[in-house]
Amino acid sequence: MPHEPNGHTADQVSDGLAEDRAGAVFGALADPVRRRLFSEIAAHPSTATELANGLPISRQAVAKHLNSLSDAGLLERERAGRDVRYRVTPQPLSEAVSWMAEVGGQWDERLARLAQTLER
Amino acid sequence: MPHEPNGHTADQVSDGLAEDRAGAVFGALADPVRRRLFSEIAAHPSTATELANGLPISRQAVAKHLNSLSDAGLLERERAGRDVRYRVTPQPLSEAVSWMAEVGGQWDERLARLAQTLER
DNA sequence: CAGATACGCAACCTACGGGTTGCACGTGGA
DNA sequence: TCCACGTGCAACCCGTAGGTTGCGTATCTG
Repeated sequence: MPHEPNGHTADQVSDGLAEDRAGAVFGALADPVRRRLFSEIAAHPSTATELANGLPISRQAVAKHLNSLSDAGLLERERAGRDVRYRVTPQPLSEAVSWMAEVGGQWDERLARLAQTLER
Repeated sequence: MPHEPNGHTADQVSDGLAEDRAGAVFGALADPVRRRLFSEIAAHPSTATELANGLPISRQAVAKHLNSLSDAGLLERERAGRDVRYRVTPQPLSEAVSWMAEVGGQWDERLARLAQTLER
């Protein structure tokens, strides 16, 4: 993954920082296990071991996924004694949605409306 | 040897429906090059070689990315003689947005409103 | 206090993603 | 007609994402 030399083609795109964040969010949500974890945590904040109990993978694997989600800013860690409980922080989702609405809004009526809804 | 959590896992992700599609979309959008390509195509339908000219990578690399996007249903191919021109088909974006609004809506006011906007 | 429990770190393995090059094929222009 | 150009396919290279096991440490509990 090289840098970003180039650049021409008058493009609007990149909101700079938001761009990086959006990438991290999409990357995090790209994995089915992570989507699953995220939605479970959204429904009920949990710890790594709890989540691992419901999945066919090890706790450490789950922990790695939680780190990805965390790095993308989608999760918040809360330590309670020896447990670490995770809960969702959906702001990054909004940013990702914004990106999609912005890019796709030129072509899709619904997305265009979304973009407006988000604007304010 | 203490190890091995789980073992029963009633896993069945069960978000059913557009779950697969959503995954493909997030996966496609996870890569910065692909986001770039997608947004350029959204602004102006183009061919692989055209797009490659604006990037530091080979045409074949671009072609692969376009296939990813295409597989995710985000692009539409239109053959014109020896050229193949791509244009965006944003419906999958809407589905992805729906997923996010649905999951994140429980926690975020803005996303909840989005979910409503999409409902109808 | 002793043992179980939950976490974090690190080493390791493997598959796959993103990139390259090379070449064959079809189409369009001079 | 002949050749240049755009595409598609395949082989190949390499880094890293996702998984494992092993182990050390902190905390809870009997």
